[in-house]
Amino acid sequence: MKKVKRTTIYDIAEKLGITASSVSRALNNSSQVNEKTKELIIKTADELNYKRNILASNLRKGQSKTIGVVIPRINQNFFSNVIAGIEEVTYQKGYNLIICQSGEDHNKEIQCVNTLINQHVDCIVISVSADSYDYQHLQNVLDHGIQLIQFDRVAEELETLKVINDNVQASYEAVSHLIEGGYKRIALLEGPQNLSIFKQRKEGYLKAFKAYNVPVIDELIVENAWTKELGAEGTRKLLSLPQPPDAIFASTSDFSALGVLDVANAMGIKVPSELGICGYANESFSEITSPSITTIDQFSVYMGNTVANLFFQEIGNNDTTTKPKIISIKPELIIRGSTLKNK
Amino acid sequence: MKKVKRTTIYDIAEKLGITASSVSRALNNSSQVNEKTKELIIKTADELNYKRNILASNLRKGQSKTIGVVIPRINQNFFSNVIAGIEEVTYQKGYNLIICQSGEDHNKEIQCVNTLINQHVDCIVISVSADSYDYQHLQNVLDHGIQLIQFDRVAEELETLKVINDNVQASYEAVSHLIEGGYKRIALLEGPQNLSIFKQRKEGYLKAFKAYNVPVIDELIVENAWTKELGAEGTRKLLSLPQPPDAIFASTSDFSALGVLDVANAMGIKVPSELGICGYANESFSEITSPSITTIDQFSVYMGNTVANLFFQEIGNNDTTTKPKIISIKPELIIRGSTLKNK
DNA sequence: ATATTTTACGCAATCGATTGTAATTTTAAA
DNA sequence: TTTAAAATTACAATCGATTGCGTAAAATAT
Repeated sequence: MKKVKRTTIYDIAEKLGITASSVSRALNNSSQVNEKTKELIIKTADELNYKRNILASNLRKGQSKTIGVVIPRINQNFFSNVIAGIEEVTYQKGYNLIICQSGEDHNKEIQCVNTLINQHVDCIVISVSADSYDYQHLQNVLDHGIQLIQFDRVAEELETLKVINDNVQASYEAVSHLIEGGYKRIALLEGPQNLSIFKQRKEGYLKAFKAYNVPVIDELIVENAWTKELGAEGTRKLLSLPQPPDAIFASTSDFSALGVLDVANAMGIKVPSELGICGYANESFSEITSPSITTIDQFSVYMGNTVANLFFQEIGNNDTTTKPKIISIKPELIIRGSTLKNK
Repeated sequence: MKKVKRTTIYDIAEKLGITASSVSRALNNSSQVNEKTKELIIKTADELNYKRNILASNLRKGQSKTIGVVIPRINQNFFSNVIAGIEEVTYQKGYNLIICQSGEDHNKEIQCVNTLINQHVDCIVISVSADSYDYQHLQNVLDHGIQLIQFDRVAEELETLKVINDNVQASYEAVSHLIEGGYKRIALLEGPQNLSIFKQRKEGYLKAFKAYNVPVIDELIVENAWTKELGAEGTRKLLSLPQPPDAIFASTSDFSALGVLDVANAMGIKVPSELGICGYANESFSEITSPSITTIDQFSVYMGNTVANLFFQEIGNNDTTTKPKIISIKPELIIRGSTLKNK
């Protein structure tokens, strides 16, 4: 790779016998420069294949036009969709994204955040890892005067901008659907309760029981069953109970629901007639299992759009007195074969 | 968001009554600065919550420590895995990733590339969009002295670093497997032939026919069938032929294979006994369809690792005479239920 | 034709970190 | 004790773009 000296505004200025400041103004379409020279400058810039050095520009302007995103894993449908949604909006505004993966590890998450602070990003967008136990690093972001937007998995106690799903409502609807479908003993596979999203999903589950006057059976609630393997394990336990459930709400993810389905198939238990299954997140595969899995769509791409728009809205707004906004997106229950007991 | 004046090396220097240059050297662990003052500086920097301004640093050093990635879509398993793989490596080296999506659109791809050149990224990693017809924009990258690495979908005529799969070999193995499994009339769903990967996959298909002395039947080759919908459409055509195929190699993707499976199911054609199906890319869902789909794993995360390592290898290497490297990764045939005719 | 307002451009400082060179201090050698 | 060598630290330029301020030139008004 040969070193190429890239053209700067000084090169353009010299060639035209003018000052760099005029060149800069012209390229920023300032009204302070004559239309004719402006044209000439732009033409010359083009000829010399000039590209503005964003580093210098941003250094001078004290911004980076960059947004940092910290997520557990990029290669997970939900997250890559959110990122796609963020990118859609930021790209048009000339902002860049820096993506970091925390790998569900609290320490790596701290590292990621620090890296981004180092980068002087204008905003950090984060969905905290399941492993997170304190939020000093997020407070640190705020202390550096960097905008912080949390989405989906949020630290509730921190007053920041948030874009979330209405998990309570979604769970409530899912469980109601099961109850109305004739399922009597509905189990819950729950996720780490330090994450508010999982707490809320449990809350929705309980709320539905209350609404329909169905008693909650503690032994049907399985903790920490949020991967395919853990979901399968939990299911084996549940199905070997003296009084096994006739439906399982895998509130953590479709992966977990898939684990349930696998176990049911392996044990020769018919879905949905003997066991109803409901997942969460509308992963692409949930549609193509047999039977297909009832799940909850979180509008992930839209969520990403919302996050980005929220940021641009905020930077246009200097009013520091406004309360941090929380935007809640209503998920949608997608009813599929795995919960249609009587059809 | 209140404006916070961030501490600079000058603040630290002033507080300690020394020069910024010493501070800079200390923080870069230069041997030119006394151990004691170095410690003191580091301690003070920490106290003042100092974070180096990467913009200034990189501007001065004439680099950006940033790698730009252009892919068709981030929310596609293969690509998000490659990115995850790239990130794994670059993160540790203190490099950042900027992700752009071309959306399979040639013009947006050009825009993305220009944005990245603007950003003065140190390297651009790209998998070209299906829609690409010329590569002037990529030549432009090279003209700017920016390292260019192509992966998977590459423009062969451009002499750049490349990380590819051995598509010919993989296809050859897949089709051989079908032939050996007793399938007689094997159809091919092929992708846009302007992309070399699809040409190569076709080549592998033909190669297998030759190797086993099986005549190629032109009407069993369906062009441009590279989405689920197009795959389904192609399948309907194939299955309504007077002499329909008894196996379909969806060389474009598992999505296409899924389309095949759907149509077969809808028409009551039994897979794998009446119709064998082989996909490509080992998407996560291919394992959970019924029957599960035989496919080809591309080691996508490893591919990402390889891309990143290649970059770091190259920047350590000033020898401009070396030929551009091409690294070929051997994909693996994953045999599953959809092609086990006689089991 | 002169005074006044606009317009257009130049000058120079600035953003924050890095680095070659010069100056100073410390250490070691004579 | 003097001197040479080595180790520290200071000074100042630099990376490239931006921008407040000042001034010359052009346009308008008197």
